[in-house]
Amino acid sequence: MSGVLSGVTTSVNRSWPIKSEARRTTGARLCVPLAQRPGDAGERRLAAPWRKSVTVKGGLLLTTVITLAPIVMATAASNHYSVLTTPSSAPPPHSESGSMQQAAAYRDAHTLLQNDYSTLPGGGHPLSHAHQWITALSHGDAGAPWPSSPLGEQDVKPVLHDSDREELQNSSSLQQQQQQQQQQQQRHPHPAHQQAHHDARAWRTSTASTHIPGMTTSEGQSLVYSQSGFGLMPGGEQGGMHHHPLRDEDHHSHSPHLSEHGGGPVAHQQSLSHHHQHGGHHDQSDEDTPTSDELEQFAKQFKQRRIKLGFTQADVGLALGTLYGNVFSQTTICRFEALQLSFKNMCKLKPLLNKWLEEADSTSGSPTSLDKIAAQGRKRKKRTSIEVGVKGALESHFLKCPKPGAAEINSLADSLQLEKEVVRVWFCNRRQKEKRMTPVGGQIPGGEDMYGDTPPHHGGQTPVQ
DNA sequence: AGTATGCAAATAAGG
DNA sequence: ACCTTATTTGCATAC
Repeated sequence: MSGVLSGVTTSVNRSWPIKSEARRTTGARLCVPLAQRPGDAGERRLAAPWRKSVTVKGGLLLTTVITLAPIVMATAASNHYSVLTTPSSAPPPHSESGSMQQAAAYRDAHTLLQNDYSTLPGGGHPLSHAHQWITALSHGDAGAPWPSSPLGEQDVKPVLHDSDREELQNSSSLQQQQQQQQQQQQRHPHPAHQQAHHDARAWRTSTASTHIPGMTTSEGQSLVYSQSGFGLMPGGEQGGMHHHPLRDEDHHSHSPHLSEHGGGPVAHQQSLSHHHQHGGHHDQSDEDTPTSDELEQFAKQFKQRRIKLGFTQADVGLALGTLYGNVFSQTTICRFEALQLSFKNMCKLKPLLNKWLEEADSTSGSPTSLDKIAAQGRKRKKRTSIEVGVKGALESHFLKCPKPGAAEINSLADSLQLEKEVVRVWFCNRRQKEKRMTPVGGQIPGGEDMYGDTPPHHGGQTPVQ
């Protein structure tokens, strides 16, 4: 066992809480219509699909055939083991220093962690490493699919509550700063590189209005940031949140409402958009979901600030982990900035990012932030990379039997040295994919319409490239 | 060296 | 306990 997990690379993730059973039902299942159509997991990614209209100009992109799938690579990840050892990786000092510097510091740490978010610098459990959850599976014990490892408990809890407050307080004052800064920013455009380009416009369309009507050009972009943008906090999300002492395990209280039961928001949301924003009042941002304009604004400003402060997207993602115990990838941050997440998802992340931003601004070495590096705890299991060969094996099994029973999954998992859960999920996803690729009634070119249990129909999911 | 993106793992929620 | 559908999120890699 210790050896190699042949086909996979999961990397370490020390303990993500996993609340398998957490399945509490919230009421309705929201479907976010526009955000994406059911079938395509993956590529909806136009900027803000949720924003009405929009010409999808994005079309051009993709199609790049990358599929050349290297046979070998599979996983670069495997090496992370070494990583954590790094002693020095200790939490960045952060005690002073200008933001920029901090940023750097952060990055450092980050680098180390890079492939392994969970690694804790400080006390790292030597072994905590990998296997943790890998091994876990063998277990079966506790009922929970993935036992909260020993450590689990400890880090699982994010912490931060107190600090949260502090931060909030500070932040308020900071806000002013921010604003000022922002204003400044307005003046110097900075190479806000991409800003413009990624079309976030997709949904913004109408919005143009949003920004300064008059100009709109490159960077000039209005930084009108309605205070809502940043300001939302006091009242809303974080402000009042209920911090229940950790008992709720995984919830970090943040963004609770929106996210979860969020069902509501999404739906209507889209309609919103038009709102003035510079008006000055927009209370709603605080409480309920922000309007799409606000999100747009926020994202834009967020990016600017981030850059100005010298942080990379990856830094931010990691930092969120330290603040909330929930790490996000560079990818996610990137998508947030580019407005490529669903509306609901945007709403969920906004408060977190907003908070990070405040912290970053305040920096001043307040321990609050970086400090919590130790608080890490991953909520989501690290993505397993299945090697090509293994994947092939799974594929062939799938062809024979798309819906294997538990026993079969077990043996398969066993032979492939994958976790059972991974195998199970793989099949689920594979089935989904199959459906997606199958046009409704028929079979598609290359597709097989294997299992007869085919779906009733489904509106028609477009294969979408 | 940071950012963008395709494909797909992992998760959430309702059976 | 596991399925399906919908959605979130990230690895791997291209840019």
